[in-house]
Amino acid sequence: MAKVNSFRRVTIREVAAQAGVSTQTVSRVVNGHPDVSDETRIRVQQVIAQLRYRPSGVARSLAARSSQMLGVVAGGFHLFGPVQLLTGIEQQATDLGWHLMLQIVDSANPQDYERVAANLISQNVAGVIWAYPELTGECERAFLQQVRSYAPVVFLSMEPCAGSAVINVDNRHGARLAAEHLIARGYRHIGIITGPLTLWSAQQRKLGWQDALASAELPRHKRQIVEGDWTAAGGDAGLVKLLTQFPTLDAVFVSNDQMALGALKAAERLGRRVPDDLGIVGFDDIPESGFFKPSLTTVHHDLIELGRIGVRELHRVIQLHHEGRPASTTSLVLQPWLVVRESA
Amino acid sequence: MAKVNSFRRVTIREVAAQAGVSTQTVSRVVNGHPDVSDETRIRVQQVIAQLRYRPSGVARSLAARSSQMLGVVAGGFHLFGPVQLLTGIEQQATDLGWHLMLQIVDSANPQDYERVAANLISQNVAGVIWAYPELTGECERAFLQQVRSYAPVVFLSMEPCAGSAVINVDNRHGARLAAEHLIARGYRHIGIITGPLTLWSAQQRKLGWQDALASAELPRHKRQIVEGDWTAAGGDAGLVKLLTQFPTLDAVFVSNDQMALGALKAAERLGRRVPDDLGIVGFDDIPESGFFKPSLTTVHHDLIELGRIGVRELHRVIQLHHEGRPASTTSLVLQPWLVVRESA
DNA sequence: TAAAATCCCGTTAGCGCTCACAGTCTACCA
DNA sequence: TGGTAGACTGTGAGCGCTAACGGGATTTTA
Repeated sequence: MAKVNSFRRVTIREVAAQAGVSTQTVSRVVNGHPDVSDETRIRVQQVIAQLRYRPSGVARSLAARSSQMLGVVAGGFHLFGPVQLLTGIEQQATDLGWHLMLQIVDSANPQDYERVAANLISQNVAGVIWAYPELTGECERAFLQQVRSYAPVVFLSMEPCAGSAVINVDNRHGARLAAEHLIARGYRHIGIITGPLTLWSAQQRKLGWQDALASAELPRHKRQIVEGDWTAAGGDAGLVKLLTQFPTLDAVFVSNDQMALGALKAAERLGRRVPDDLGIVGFDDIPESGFFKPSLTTVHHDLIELGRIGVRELHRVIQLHHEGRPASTTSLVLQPWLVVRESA
Repeated sequence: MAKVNSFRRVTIREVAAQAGVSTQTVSRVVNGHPDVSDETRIRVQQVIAQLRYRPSGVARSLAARSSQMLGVVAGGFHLFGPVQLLTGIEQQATDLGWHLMLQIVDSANPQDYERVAANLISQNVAGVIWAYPELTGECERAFLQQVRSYAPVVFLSMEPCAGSAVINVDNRHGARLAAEHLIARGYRHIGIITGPLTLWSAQQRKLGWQDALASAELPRHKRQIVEGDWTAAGGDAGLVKLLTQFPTLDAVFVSNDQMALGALKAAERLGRRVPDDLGIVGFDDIPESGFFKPSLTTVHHDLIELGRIGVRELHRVIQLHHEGRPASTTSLVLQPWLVVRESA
């Protein structure tokens, strides 16, 4: 398993020898500690530049029982959301001087959690960002136990729970905005294509849709609901199914933009004009949604910012932990907003 | 900069004491070395399980002068291609037992290369996957020099060059297939919306378009060419510009699907029916392209596989290096294929 | 039966760095 | 004049692990 890397590397000792100081002094210069005279500091820095010395993060991690590594756990990148989250996470991590170790976990494979936990712990990560919404089963709990005893964890897009930092978009409110917009436009028979209902975010969007319909005292039967899979193909099939089981449908809230694209396609095939015969509102506001035909009215949320906040929060918790102070349970919620275009 | 991680961790010494053996024996068990009796091995494994011992990858890296870490350098994930590459890279890395350290570099910021190099080297990565096509300037060369002297590098989607392993999709051939399809369908005034021409892949797609037109002895003037930016908005604007400077246009090869979506939108707005008045072929075959209106004829390429191959190749080079043998220059090319739908 | 080979396991010495502590040297005050 | 702060720098130990070597016990070979 171990792979030898026989490339030579410049060590702190060589720098120290060359500069005529102790390794400790070099260490102090590298880490920006005070108690080094300007004269010495400059001399050491010159030698560092000259020798192209790069401190070994590995050795530093070991000696200081710390690391500059954050673990990111995600479930894959075929969807828009996780990609945005990763983007935000990376930006903020780089800004704060953290490195990122990426771990993808497959929910269908329970022993994946064990593997991921082992990897994160073995690399001595200083903290973990959980950017994978599903965390309901036994395995996840076992994972949590293990990882938490080693490093703080911040959750993104998950159900708030005690003892954890969780950052969320207000999916429920966003979905409510979407449904309310349909109602305001005069639609009365409003269905929904949900995401996979094992996901908390999908459940929340469904609840938001229900909230809006309940406030307007509109019916919201089971046959107005179809569960989708976040893909365009799923959205297409979803609308077909919805129209079958609820023929009077005149509008639909589709829980993400990719499915909305599929729904638009299905509507065209079935001869329903959007928005005249059928109103459609999506969720996510992916960059392409303005170019759909018709352009998609949708809910915008800033997942890049969500990722950034997550890293900042983790940073904070790590600092607290470092200082020996306990971290309080935090739960942050970002507000999404509606982007009105042509489809409703 | 250093962050203390004061969580306790079980060490190899505790395992050794508990099992009544030396640390070396535990090390042998953990690493699957021979020369341990079955009896001892089982006893040690039991203690490991009982104590939930997890070897420190950090300490191992330091002691063995090796690591299980691969660096991935990318330019961000707003586009389909890089996301697919990352997916493939992650899959294969996990399969081979490597961990991934993610680095995003901003081409607009030259000193980013320095930062990335320092990070990769500091974490003692065993190899680097360069999944960022732009590598033309001075900074990149400086980066290469530095990183290469520490670890092998494999390039994805780049111009083949001596002394490096490069894995590519045959963009030129794919683009040629696209343009030839337009010609076969009877279109004769064929334009192109390219990607940013600083990118090698964008250049190659342009060359493929030229190849096809040249073979058919069709004109290919400068005014048939518009440079885009890979986005839907860019594709929209691109088609508008193209029709202005080349009014007889009856078909266009759009260098990626996102821009093609924008072009479809622009065509609708300008009253050009696709495919009757205007043929459009894209490139990438993103999952949504089958749901565009009309569905998009496009070129499919397997970037997940490209990523996987890249990691396998890097693995191979690292092994060779480990054994002290030099790695030969390799250049692998994957063939894309045409997916015919409605837009041409 | 002695010598060689084999199996199994322990000891020693680091990997490159930081922590805690122990100085040395100058400046300043009583 | 001695003493006490600072300001600066060095020393030893050790983070958790593995490479290299060594050696005793058992088996195999001549």
